[in-house]
Amino acid sequence: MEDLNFYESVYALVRQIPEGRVTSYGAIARALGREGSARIVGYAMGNAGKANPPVPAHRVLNSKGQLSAKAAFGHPDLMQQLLENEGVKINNDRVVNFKSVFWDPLTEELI
DNA sequence: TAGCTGACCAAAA
DNA sequence: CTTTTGGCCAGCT
Repeated sequence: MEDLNFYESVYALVRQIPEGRVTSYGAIARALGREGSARIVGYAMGNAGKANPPVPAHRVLNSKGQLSAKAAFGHPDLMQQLLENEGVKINNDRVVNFKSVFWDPLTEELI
């Protein structure tokens, strides 16, 4: 499937994130074999709003489990609401028990 | 082609 | 805790 661009690969991987789970840009980059391209993942997320089908970008956080991109969803609290709606608790713009809800595509993408 | 951009990451102060 | 610094790389103009 070399037809897929890096962006498309990112979208495909993000769409595999199950509900109630989150992952990080770096984890996605590593899963795609581009550990150094964590920034590109975030950049791709910028286009995620125009991607089809839409990608659950609210499940993608930075390595600290912080909602760094909450403002990019059109409303500062939308990202947090979406996560809490899936059972992910947010406190002070940070995911509670980040380790527990963290979804590592390298080990769980085979679902 | 070259340069700029960025929803990042990690370490240091 | 916050702020700074350097590195990283695909896509866009």
